[in-house]
Amino acid sequence: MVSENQRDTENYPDFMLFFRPFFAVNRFIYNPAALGIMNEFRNVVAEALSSVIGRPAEQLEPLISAPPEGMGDFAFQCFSLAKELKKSPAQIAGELAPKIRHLALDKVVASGGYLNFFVNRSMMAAQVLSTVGIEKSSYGSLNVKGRALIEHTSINPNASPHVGRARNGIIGDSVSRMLRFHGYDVEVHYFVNDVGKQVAMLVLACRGKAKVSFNDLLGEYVRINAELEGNPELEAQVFSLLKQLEDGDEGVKREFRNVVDICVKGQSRILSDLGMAFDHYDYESKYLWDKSTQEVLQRLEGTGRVFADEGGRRVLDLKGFDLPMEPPVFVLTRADGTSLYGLRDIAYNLEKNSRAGDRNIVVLGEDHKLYFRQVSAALSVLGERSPEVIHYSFILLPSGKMSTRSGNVVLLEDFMAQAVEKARAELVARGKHANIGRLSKVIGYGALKYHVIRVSPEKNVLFDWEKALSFEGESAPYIQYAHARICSILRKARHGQATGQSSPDYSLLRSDEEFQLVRLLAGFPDVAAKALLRPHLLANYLQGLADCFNSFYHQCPVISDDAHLMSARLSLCSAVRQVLETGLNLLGIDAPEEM
RNA sequence: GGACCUGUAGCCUAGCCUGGACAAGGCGACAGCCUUCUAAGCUGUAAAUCCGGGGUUCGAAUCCCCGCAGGUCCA
Repeated sequence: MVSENQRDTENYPDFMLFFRPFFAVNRFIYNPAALGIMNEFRNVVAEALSSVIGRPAEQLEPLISAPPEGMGDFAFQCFSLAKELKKSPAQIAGELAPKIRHLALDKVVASGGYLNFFVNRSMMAAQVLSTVGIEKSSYGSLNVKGRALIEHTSINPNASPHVGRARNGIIGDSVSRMLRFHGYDVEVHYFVNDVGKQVAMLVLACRGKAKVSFNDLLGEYVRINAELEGNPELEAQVFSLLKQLEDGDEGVKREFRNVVDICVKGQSRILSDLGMAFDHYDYESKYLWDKSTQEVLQRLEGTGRVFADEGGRRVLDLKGFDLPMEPPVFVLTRADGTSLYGLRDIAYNLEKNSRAGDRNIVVLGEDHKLYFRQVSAALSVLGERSPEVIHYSFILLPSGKMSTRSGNVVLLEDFMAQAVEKARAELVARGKHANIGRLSKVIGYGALKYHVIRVSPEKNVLFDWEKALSFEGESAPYIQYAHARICSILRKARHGQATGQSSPDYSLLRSDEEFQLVRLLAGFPDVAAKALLRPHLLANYLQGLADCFNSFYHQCPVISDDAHLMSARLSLCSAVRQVLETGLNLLGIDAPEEM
């Protein structure tokens, strides 16, 4: 939806007034960035359709598509109208074509059941490029004014995170950035599961060790997991340790806090090196000792849906919630009345709800799908809102799924180090020496994040070192490279001559490559809006934009003696650069000016 | 036993929500392009029963049903 705040139109050049009727049709507030230029054509078509069908244009939302190469710039399909109008699609297209007239359209051609539009390229270029020029880094923003809360990553504090876990953070961090870009005040939360069995095991494993460092934890964790196999005594020790913790034994609390701190510090150091920032670390233990779980339990009891099962545990009846489990329930407490994870999580969700404004988002692995639906159902029993959830599937190794417990992992740290190392080697091979430390991180981390984020989250990823470290083709370095090339052109151009004359003559941008770029730039606001909770769409778009720029780069020299052409192409380059930078940043990837 | 997700050239992926004109990229393979703005690049060629089978539709990779395979969870 379009936000209420109206853009200041004074900065927009006069010719853009031509476009205003487009918007008037749809009663939208003039806001090209939010609407996407495609909407203009939608509205023109709607007007024409209206006269043929006899329904008001406002009710019509024709779908505009892209025709095959050379057939036109935009297209409208008349097939679905055939039944309603009792005419053949070709006939309808023939009737519609002459009715569609607009300054921004050079030509409308009926072709079979299709209507193909040839837009006035210079007018479209003018609008798109000047809009990007004016809006700069906010081009594409929905400009909502709102508050949002997102919880992501929330890795168990047991060891150095593996690449699979990182998928959560990479997606979550990108979504945080998108939220901020679109105008939300964002709070980023990280839930620390610091009172589970796994932490108890780790505490036990570290007992008696003189000094435990973050890097020792994985080894200790794997060791104790192995020892625990078929060792009921050790397992009993783990549970008694947990019991002591829950009873509030100060010494045990300190032990837990100690190990958890080492872990959280280590994890957040890695994540922050990757550029991920969190505003709040929320500890589960807080809900172990405070009264909130008791309050939640009371509220739930008040609904009459809580009963004691045969073991004496308090259980929430979720009948009627269409949960794929039989019977649909949610276990809240142990027999002794102490809270279980689920109850504490409900309490946590209530707290998040109280802080979240317009959006409340959580990123969870696919293993939490059913669990999340249980929590949602419980929240709905309480009349509370559930978060919007993004689920992602696991990253697999050729040897099976990653598991910290068994040590079958690729550590995020190792992936980071390898990526940086490779980037450094590439830079050295290219004779780059300035800023090489910073640049190899920008490129290496970019490649890492892009590799993970470009795949739709519901898909498993098979981790493969060679593919993960590819800096060619569909990769962040490819996109960064296009950006760096543009920067290089802009630098050279600035050097060569004074800028800042009258606005460029956009009619000089006539080639297909140039128009494709304009068209892609025009589509960015749509993509940015759709990608808010689906960042892989943006990753994909950027690849396409970089692709298109590279074709342009080889086809159309920018710096030349023709000052007018150069000026037009520079403004195109500058807009592409802006969108590449904005887009990469939204994925948590830096856009270097040279590489 | 039940539920959800995934299955697209040798390999990896986009498209599926909102059905439409020859299924789009990348890797790998092959053939070209650096005396012009960065070759992490560009151009071209070969390569696809869109997992299988039914159905809906003028039209299905896309929607529905039944299977198969992988992932996940529940019992």
